[in-house]
Amino acid sequence: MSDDLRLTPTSFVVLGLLGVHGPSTPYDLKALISLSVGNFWSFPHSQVYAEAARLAQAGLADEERETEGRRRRSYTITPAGLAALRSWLETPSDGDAEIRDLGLLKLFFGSMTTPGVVSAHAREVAERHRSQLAAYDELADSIEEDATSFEQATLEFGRRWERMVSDFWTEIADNPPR
Amino acid sequence: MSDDLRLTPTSFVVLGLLGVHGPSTPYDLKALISLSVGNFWSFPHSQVYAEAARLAQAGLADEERETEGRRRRSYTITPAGLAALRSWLETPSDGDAEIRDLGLLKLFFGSMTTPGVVSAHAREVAERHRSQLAAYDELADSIEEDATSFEQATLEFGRRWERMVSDFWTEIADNPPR
DNA sequence: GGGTACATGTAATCAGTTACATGATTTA
DNA sequence: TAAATCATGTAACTGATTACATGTACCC
Repeated sequence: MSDDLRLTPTSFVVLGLLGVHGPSTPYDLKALISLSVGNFWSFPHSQVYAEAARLAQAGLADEERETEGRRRRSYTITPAGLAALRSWLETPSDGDAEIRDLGLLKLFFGSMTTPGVVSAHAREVAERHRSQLAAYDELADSIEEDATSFEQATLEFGRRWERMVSDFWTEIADNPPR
Repeated sequence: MSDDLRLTPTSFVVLGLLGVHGPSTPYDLKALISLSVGNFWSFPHSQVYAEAARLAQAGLADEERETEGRRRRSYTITPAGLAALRSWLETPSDGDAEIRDLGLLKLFFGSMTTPGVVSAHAREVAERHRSQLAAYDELADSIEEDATSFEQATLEFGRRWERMVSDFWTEIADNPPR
């Protein structure tokens, strides 16, 4: 169980899901993530396997492996894991939020290309965000019952974000800086 | 010059700044970044040194070093670097934008802690965002002249973001999910 | 019964972070 | 002149990404 290793945000995504959803295989987690947290904090599925193994090694989760067939691993959060999760949740977040958006980065350097390029990209991006908004709207209808209201709150955040962003890019497309 | 290595977003931040700002030392870049792009795409200063070196090795920047005193390195974008930058700018961004916000992550897992904790954190976060908004407002006044209008556009984005987010967290604080 | 999509991982590499270290300036 | 603080890096480590690989179920 060799305790003490650094827990990253990724660790807490996995740990948190084990907490709210109960025992899961990495594959389950991957599916859960892609419908929820993955929308604002994602990572490749290989990382889920690695993280779960790390948590097990730290004693924050128990690993159980099927003895036949696919020999899937399944992870269960331990009391120590629950404690770590709670303590993380109770600690105010220090760092600032960051927006990792390549479109914004390109806009920032827009003076190095032509307004036409900027405008065309802006229109594409606006469109993508509009359709993501539509997807969230549907998702909101479809989960209603089984999601916690906390999950719904982050979804509501996502919708506001998409609205704000698609408006912004529409304006940029219509009226690119020069 | 040994070409071909993968260019990451970080690479383009450095390359882009060398493009718009002209020859710079890593330290210059670090200062520029912290006032501008760093607000939505940041990384430790050590990475600036590493990236600049990588760009030089790829032939996208020229490195020159003082022969005495601090022996500072200064980097200049090369024609190849300009071409790489332009071509990146002209390529529509594929990946989605991601919001890396620990507060949001904690909110998502709010069901694992108490509403009191959630509410208190929400209030802190809202406050932080309000003060960041104020900082952007000041920044907007102070740069006016010397920033490109593209930089101003991303700053405007930042202001809208801060407004949206601080409103959101205020609502959460007043009325936490349960 | 052959393809294709889903399921489940491992291995190699590297970008990015953390930590350390030291040289110049300013300031009290 | 001592102490901060600003300036300028290097070294070590590891989390995260990329790429590869194979097993199982379904369907046409």
